Amino acid sequence: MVQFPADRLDASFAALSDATRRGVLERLGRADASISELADTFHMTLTGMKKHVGVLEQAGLVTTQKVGRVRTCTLGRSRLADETAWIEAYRGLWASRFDALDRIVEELKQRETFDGRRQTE
Amino acid sequence: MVQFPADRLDASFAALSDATRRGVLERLGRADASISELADTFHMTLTGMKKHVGVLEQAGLVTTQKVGRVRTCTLGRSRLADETAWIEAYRGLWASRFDALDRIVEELKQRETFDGRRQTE
DNA sequence: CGGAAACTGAACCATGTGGTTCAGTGTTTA
DNA sequence: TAAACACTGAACCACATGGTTCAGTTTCCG
Repeated sequence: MVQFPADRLDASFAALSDATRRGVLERLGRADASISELADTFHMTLTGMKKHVGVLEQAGLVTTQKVGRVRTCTLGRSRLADETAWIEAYRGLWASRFDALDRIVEELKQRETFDGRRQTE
Repeated sequence: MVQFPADRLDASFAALSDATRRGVLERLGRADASISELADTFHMTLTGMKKHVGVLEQAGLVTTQKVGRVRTCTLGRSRLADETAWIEAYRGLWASRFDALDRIVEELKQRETFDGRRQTE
């Protein structure tokens, strides 16, 4: 199995595990925004929002830049490639295991109908 | 944009944000295991591992069943479809934003070479 | 029956999280 | 220049997390 950088996965999955932060990403997908704009949108103090942005920034999901007195947030360079890859790898495992299970169930069902001629269920 | 169930996303991303838990999923992808087996594999107390399994179970990523004195853990029914879908949706956003940026950069570069005939960089 | 194995639950601990307020600092703008 | 604005940092709060130990309970095996 491919090796994934645990710390990065930790950080980005943790970042994604909060609805507000997912909302911020969604918002930044539409356009860049300042901290106060985001704070306003998500009904939160400036300080609170700054923390969220900090988490997203540390996970590489957003980058920020301060010009004058306003700090502008942009979607980061990360394209979540590793995260998708991880999930996909395990979706593969899932699938194969469940397919095997499905096949067994199917076989049992067949046998049952054949042996007992049941119509129930 | 499609609506995703926030609580489920919260739970599963949080579950995935821990390396031990990702390891457990990987392990269960190979074969079912008891709590003590997992605890042993990941060098942790039974009680500690039980907590991790509890988190994974609550996120729908594993299911467990107790027979006699041993509780066996299996990959859950979840195929992480929503989670992948969420990430993919935003990978789409990411891509389009960066593509736009790339196009601008490309255009600037062209213009620069054309105007100044630079070979540097 | 009696001990060991496998789990369970409560309690505890250090640390992190999501939020706040309050008191700044630096930047605009009237 | 003074007020307003945008952010920053420290401190605090309640609660969650990742781990432990300890004291059970249930189940298996000899």
